[in-house]
Amino acid sequence: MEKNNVDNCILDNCLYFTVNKLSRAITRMAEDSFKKTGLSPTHAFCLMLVNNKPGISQSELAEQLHMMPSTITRFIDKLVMKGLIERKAEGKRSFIFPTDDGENTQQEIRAAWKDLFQTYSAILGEEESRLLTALIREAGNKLEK
Amino acid sequence: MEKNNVDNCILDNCLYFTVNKLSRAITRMAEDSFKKTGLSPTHAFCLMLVNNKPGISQSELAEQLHMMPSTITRFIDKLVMKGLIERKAEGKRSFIFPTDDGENTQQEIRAAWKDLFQTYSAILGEEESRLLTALIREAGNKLEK
DNA sequence: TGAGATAATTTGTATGTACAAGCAATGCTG
DNA sequence: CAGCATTGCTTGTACATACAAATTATCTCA
Repeated sequence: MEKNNVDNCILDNCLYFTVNKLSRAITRMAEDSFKKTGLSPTHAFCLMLVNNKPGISQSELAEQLHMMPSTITRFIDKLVMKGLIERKAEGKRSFIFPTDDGENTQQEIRAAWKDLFQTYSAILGEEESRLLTALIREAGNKLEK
Repeated sequence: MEKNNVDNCILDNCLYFTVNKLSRAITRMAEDSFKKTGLSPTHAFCLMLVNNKPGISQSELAEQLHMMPSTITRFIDKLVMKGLIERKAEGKRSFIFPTDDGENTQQEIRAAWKDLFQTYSAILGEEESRLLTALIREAGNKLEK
C-alpha cells in the first residue's frame, strides 16, 4: 500500500549497505556461473592461483586473495579433500601444487569465469562494468589500509 | 621476493572479486563504528527501520534490507532477545515494535552511522564516496533483477 | 462451504569468512 | 649455544547470510 520504494533512501546512501547488497547479488550470480565446476567462486580462484603458480605458498595465496591465512587453510583443506591440489609441507611453510585433476579443471574454471563476466556485462554494459570494477578496486585498496 | 603486486591483475578485473574485497574492508570498518551500540551494522539498521516505522512487518523489513525473510527472522530473534524490539503476531503476519530500550538506542545508532560515513569519507573523499555509492547502488539494483 | 492455492513466517542446516589462541619451525642476539 | 621473538600454519569457535522444507494462516472459487 505505502510507497516504500521511497523510504529506502535512508540506507541507499550508505556505502556499507549498498556494497553489501551488490555483493550478495553478484555472489549469487557467480555461484551460478561456477556451479558447473563444482566449486564456489572463491575456491575456484584459489585453485586458479595454484595452477598459475604451482608451489605457491599459503601466505602468498592469502595475500593475493586478500583473505586471512586461516581462511586459506580451510580452502586448501577442501581442495585437498576434493583431490584437486596437494600440500607439500617444508618446515613451517607449506607449498601447494595442483594434482592432474586440478590442472584439468582449469579450463572449466576459465569458462565459468568468462560466463560470469559476460552475464554481468550483459546487464551493466561491458565498458561500464570495467569502469565500475576499477573504481571499486581503487576504493577497496584505499580502505584496506 | 617476486613482484606479486603485478600478478594480482588477473583477479583485479573481476567485479565479483573486487566487490567482495571492498565488502570485507568496509564491513570491518562498519563493525568497528557500530561496536559502541553493541549491535552489528545490519542488526542496527534493522532496529532503525523498526524505530522509523513501529509496527513494520517482517516482509517489509526483508524488502527494505534486501535480505531473505528467514534472515530477518534471525535478526528479529536476536533483537527480541536483547530486549530492543517486540513481535506482535497477528494471524500469519507479525508486526514489530521497538521497546523503550530500543527507542533509546536510536541516537547511538545514528552516531555510529555518522561515524562510519565520516571514516570512509575521510579516506575516499566525501564527494567521491557519494558518487561511488550511487554507482554501486545502481549496479546493485540492476543485478538484483 | 470446503479444498486446494498462495502467502508469511519459522526451522534445520549449510557455507563463507573471520578472530583469537595455539603449535611448530625458524631466526636473532647476547 | 641458549633463550626469546617472529613467522607460518592450524584449530576451535562464532557470525552473517542463504536455501529448502515445514508450518500456519488467509484467500479463492466452484
